[in-house]
Amino acid sequence: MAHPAARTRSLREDCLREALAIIDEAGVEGLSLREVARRLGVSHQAPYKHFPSRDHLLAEVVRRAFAAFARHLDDRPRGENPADDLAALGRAYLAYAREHPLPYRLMFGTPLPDPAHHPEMMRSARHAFALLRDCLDRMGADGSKGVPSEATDLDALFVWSAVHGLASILQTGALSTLGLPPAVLASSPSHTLLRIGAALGAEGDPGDGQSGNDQPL
Amino acid sequence: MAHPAARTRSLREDCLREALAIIDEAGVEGLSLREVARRLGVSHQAPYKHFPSRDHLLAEVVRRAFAAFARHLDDRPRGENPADDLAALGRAYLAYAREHPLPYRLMFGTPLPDPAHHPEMMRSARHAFALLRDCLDRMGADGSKGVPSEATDLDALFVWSAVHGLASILQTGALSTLGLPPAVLASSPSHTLLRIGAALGAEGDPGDGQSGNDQPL
DNA sequence: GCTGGATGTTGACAGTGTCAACCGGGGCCG
DNA sequence: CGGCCCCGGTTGACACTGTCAACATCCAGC
Repeated sequence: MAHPAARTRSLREDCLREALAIIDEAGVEGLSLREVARRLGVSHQAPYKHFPSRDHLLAEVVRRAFAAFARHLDDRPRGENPADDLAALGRAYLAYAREHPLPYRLMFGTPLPDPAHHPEMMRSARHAFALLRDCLDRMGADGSKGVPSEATDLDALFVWSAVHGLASILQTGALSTLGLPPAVLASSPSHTLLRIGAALGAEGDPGDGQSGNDQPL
Repeated sequence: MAHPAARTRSLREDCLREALAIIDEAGVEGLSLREVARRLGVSHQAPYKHFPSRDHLLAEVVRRAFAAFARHLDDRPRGENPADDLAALGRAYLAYAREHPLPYRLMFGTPLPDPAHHPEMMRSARHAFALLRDCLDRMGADGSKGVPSEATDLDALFVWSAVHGLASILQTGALSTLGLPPAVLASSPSHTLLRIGAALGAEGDPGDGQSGNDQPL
């Protein structure tokens, strides 16, 4: 198989791999098509045969990051009841951020190409959010199942805000400039998940009187 | 250049003002010292007499954004009791993000120059965080006042995560790609603050001996 | 065999940050 | 007063970037 196709595809894949390596070493800012080409030993225009522009290359890298992220969330150990499952989702989210800082920062911590121009980029992102919404929907398992209500959307947004906010704060190194002790840093994920659980379990909305459910995360 | 020396002293300020305008129009990526110089009608090297590098100019712009932000939080209407004050702080935070999207995005939504190289940049950021910590410290007004404990740090981090996460999500336009209804968008800030209050109010003291918590992600 | 499209190459152009050299003028000091 | 030097400004260069255009292959399908 002197695969014509295999060869052609290889440069495209090589570009993506090399791009990730460059971003790892030099940050998104350091990514340049010419550097990619140089490292791969091809001419500075070769990558243009596979990506219309630098942003298209970056968008594809990001798209794959989102896809891998969504897959990671999909593959989480499912919790028994909805509350446990939400906790599992939160742990999976933070674990991914911790174990794959590079793709995570790519998704949430760097300036992305305009999503309007790269629609495919956010497909998996939407899927990941849907996971969260479904999980919350099952949690408030009253009549309105199947159709995520506005209340569910709001809670999903809240949970996502808290988890995403923590993950991004932990990553930007903002903490080092804030001078927080390492112990705080270490236990902040579990503490945040605990607080989220409290927020969702404690109160309730006026309608559902089942206040007994305060399973901590 | 026929202009006398009257203006010369203000070139530094002019650069900063013009830089902000450029960032407003073209984003941080569009900021270039040459463009600043061009707009001000000076040579492309003139700004270098006031800023050692492009990043130093950007760092100063960001520093002022943080300073204005901290000032805005300082000037918030103080709440009666600590809980109300926390809510006021949250509202002030989100209001600033909404009313001054440009500086806000500058602080939290764009790649900043390495804080290690620009220490002054984060000074006001630390001050803003201290405000939050103090507020929470007064809230859990048991004996340990004055010395923010680890628990206070953790809660401060949680609150900041949630608020910052929401603000940044609202700004990046990630929501538009998620297809959430506008009504959800509109009420998300107040809902998030509500949930935060619930999380903190639900249980004052979880008897948390969980400082040695090391594997919980 | 010829054609055509995918792939890769070289060459150019405008734009960027930044270093180096030069230069006018005003304050300071001998 | 004369000389000096530094401050703020200038011009000129260099290396780097993305991207357009034209040219060279090679392989598939008619």
